[in-house]
Amino acid sequence: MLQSKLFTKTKKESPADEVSLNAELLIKAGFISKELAGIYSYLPLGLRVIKKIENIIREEMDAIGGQEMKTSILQNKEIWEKSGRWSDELVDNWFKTKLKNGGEVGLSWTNEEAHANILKQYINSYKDLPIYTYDFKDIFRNETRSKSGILRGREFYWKALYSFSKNEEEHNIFYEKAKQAYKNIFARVGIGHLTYLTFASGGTFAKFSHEFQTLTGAGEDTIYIDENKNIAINKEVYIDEVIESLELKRENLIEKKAIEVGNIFSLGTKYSNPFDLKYKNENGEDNLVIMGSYGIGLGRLMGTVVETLSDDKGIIWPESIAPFSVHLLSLGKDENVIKESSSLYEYLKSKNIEVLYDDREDLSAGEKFADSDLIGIPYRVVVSKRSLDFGGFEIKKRIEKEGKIINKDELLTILLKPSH
RNA sequence: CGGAGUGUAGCUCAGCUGGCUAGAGUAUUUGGUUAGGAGCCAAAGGGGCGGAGGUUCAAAUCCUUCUACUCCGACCA
Repeated sequence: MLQSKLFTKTKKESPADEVSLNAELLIKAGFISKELAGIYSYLPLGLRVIKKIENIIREEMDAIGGQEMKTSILQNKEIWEKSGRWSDELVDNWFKTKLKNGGEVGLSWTNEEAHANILKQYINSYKDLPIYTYDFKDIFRNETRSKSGILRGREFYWKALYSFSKNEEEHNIFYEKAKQAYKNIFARVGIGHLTYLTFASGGTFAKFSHEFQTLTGAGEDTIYIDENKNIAINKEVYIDEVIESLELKRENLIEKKAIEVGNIFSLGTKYSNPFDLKYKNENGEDNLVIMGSYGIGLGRLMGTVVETLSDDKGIIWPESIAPFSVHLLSLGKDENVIKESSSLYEYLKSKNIEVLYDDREDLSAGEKFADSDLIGIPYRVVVSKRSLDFGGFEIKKRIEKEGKIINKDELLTILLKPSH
């Protein structure tokens, strides 16, 4: 894409009403726009990142048998009354609104009811199970106080998968697969090294739930990590009994701040019971379906990447989720420079390399460099009189300090290599 | 929800013990210059001070109220 046509511009000043690093950088670089506290719009650059993340999650969910669908945002009150979660006394973060004919609807704040209610129409026999359904969806929570930029929003985009299994054994097998899929996701978006499988309270039906906690000072959770075993315990269950049951030792656990980027949860019959979600087994007997839930907030994940991987000049996107792979900068008005950079741009485009081409005229080199660092695209290629005089193109990774000038063949070898 | 603070130009802010035509930087437009880290020179356009009400000869400056945002805490995950 031509940067001269990109309607967003970088800002020099930090927004006054943001303190969190993720929101500050994402707004300055033109990825998101703030509407209200905890409510952000995604601009072209930001949406590209969200879509990359979405595709990674989709691949991992499909790989373990997930079936994608899209449940409605406006939710039927009666369904939530069945599960007992309509009442404002019990759930204080509902957004609710009225229908013209007097009925009342709520805006989805979670998805168990929607999935369970749909699946009730289709689950009859043991032959129908297991089923794994998921969707990407905008979720609404009427938080009394939003904070931390896109880490905790009133409106956010998430993926939720629900598993419907015949029994505990079948559930547990899938649960472990989901755990691995989640590890894959966080590794692929570039924060695997900072993300710990964390034991948290499990509710009625399981001893633990599992959170994926990414270490960052911007996090709201306190966890205790064992760096050798690569697992952690959430403060909420940090007691001797739990530590011992996980065969950990208190002296090996380090207290850290972290943000919960995903969680997986065994639900047992908590929702199949109120929805009377049953199947007939081989003997014709009714059994309740065993459920599990598996969630990831995409905006939060994007914000976490920014929080953990940026530097003082801007964002550093991992290649897997960067809005573009290559940031091509042409410096100066020299005809030959413009010709070389434009032809390189066209060539890379023809090879399906995602390039942001800074073709803007009248901008100083310094401005282009500063913009490039702020936006954080993994590879920066500079075409200038100087680079051409020295034999070609300068290439520099965003994570590197110094670039090097190489010829076109060498450049293409680097840029056209398969990214995985 | 409790406590504290802040809303003035697209953005970041100054002005606020009331008083000339409301300012700066930045961004934008125009002209020139420069060309490897947000460069330099000059000019122009742009707001009536979050909304409503009030006090006053006079309100961005004082009062009331509403609203939005930020921070701390509670809540949530």
